[in-house]
Amino acid sequence: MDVYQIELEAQSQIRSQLLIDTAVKNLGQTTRPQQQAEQQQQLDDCNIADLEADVAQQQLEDSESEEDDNEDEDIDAEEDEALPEVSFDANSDFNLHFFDTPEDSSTQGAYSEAGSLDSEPEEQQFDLEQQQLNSTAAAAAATVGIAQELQHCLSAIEADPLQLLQCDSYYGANNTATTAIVASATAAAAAGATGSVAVATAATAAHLSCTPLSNGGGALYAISSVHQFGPSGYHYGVTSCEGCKVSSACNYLSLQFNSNIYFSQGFFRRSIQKQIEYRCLRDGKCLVIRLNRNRCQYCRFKKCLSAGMSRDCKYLQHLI
Amino acid sequence: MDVYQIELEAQSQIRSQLLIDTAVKNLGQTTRPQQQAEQQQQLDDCNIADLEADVAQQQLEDSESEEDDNEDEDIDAEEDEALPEVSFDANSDFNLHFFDTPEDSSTQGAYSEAGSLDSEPEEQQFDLEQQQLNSTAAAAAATVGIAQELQHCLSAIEADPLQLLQCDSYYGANNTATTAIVASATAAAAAGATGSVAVATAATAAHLSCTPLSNGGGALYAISSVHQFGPSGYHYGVTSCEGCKVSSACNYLSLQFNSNIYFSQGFFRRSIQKQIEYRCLRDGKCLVIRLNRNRCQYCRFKKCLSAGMSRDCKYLQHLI
DNA sequence: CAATCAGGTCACAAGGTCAC
DNA sequence: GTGACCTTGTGACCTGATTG
Ligand SMILES: [Zn+2]
Ligand SMILES: [Zn+2]
Repeated sequence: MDVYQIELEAQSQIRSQLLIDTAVKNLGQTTRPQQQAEQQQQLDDCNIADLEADVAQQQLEDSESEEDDNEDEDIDAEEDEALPEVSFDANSDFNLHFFDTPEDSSTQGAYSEAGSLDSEPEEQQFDLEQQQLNSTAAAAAATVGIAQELQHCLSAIEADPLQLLQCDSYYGANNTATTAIVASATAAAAAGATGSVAVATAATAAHLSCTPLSNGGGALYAISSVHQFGPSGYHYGVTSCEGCKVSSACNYLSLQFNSNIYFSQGFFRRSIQKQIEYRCLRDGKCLVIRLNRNRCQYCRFKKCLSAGMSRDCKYLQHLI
Repeated sequence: MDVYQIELEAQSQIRSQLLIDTAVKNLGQTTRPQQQAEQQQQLDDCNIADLEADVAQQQLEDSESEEDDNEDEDIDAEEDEALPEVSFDANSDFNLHFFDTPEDSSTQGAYSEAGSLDSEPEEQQFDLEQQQLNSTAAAAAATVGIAQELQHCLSAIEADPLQLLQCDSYYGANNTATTAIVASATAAAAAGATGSVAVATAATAAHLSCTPLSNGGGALYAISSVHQFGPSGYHYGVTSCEGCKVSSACNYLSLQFNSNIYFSQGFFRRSIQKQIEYRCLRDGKCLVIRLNRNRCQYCRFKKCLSAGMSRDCKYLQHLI
């Protein structure tokens, strides 16, 4: 019980942090917010799209879709015919045919091969993005205020809270100033894990630089308060400082495969290298969080994909 | 039972921390507090809601969402309908329903399965989210202030608390204040198994280094007071020195499943894999020590849980 | 050259196996 | 059913290729 509650609390904090950050950004900058807004919108759009589709049929799916979603949706898609844009339906049987095995005709859509795997997810993303763009455009047309951004943020968060987690807010945390508040809460609860774990608040202008945790697992790293730049917004799908973004955020944060959240390079690398097909023993909707990331490989890999992990992401972060 | 108490304590502490943090923020900022307050409220609400809901039907479900306890509670939920605030009473029959068995319709809410556990909460969350969305939308229309953001955040959090889970608070825990209680509880329970086995209390500055017991069974290890560094807090579910934590505590302590105390991997693994329900032939208060560890499975498993053993502890403590 | 990241390596732990 | 042993997967660390 404790764990969950704690986690919940932590999550709530994180979310609040995100919101705060967004609000602050909006207040502070008009231009920057756009980026964030866009990103958020994308997130939101994705979420919204998912939600709508889900609402049409099953909202549960939506929730899944929010997180990591594509795969989950895929699964759902099978049963339902209403699934809109998402192409993932193939995996209805909850088998991830990341790579098409000849025999699996049903899953062909999903992943034909390791290589294809990369490409397909991207395609999906594109679709989502387009949708997002449309929705965002509409939203923009309607109103282009902070409110929207916030809403986007919220929806995004709601959609897939984990995705928003960033090194900073999530792992980050050595900042004395920022950490102070969060740290106390987190520290109280978490205390010892890393000791430095904390969530930076946007309010504190100090931004967190990223330094790897010596004993951290996988690609998990913590952020120490080195740089004093303010958070620059969303970069590569995560909220990070400009410095980190520019100066090899991927490196410092170990954002290999374009994700630093509960996804280790090892797992994703092995998955795509060996073209391993995972199977979910349950419904393919396992909640994948850091704590239980090793319980279901299928769902974990799905989450990785939904998070945008791709073997082709190298050097692409800059371009975003 | 120990587990529960400990957890409760931890939770209470965490909550207090949150409250404090909130208060601090409020003092410092007027806007920020709202979020936290909301978040906290959410958290509180969740707990309260859980309790109430449980009381109304089965408290177990709620409790489970909180943590591992879920299972225990689930069991209880079945028979009892009167569980008051403490959801733990359920164990009166001394059956540990750590995992929902399909046949238990009453506990369905909790965990349909180890895996399902994750997914189901999400569904609930989704419903909440929808509600939230509605509420949020209305709120947005009404006003587009920070308040809204906060509300959104809150709703989001409410929607899927589990998604946001973090593990810091749980394993973390170097806090002297917090550990004090927990440590004492654990120590009391664990006590003498190996003679050298002990739980460092925050009060005692001396920290315990970890050395394997030559004659220990399975993964049983004891902690000997070798290092004189202060206790760094809870690591892997037990109070250990920083050195042990850092230098592959899992290795040295054979802390498989997050416990080095009279718990073999085999027993705990089987218990969680097969979701075995144990029953105590006595009062559920059997003294479990190394020597007689096989006398009562129920009490042994309970002790394992109380010691913080978890299927997800590997490599995870650092990550928080 | 510096910065970055894909990929290899291997200690370590989760989980299976089977004599007892 | 237990737990010692073994296999398999994980991820922290390292190396080298690639980019600018
Ligand atoms: Zn799964
Ligand atoms: Zn007993």
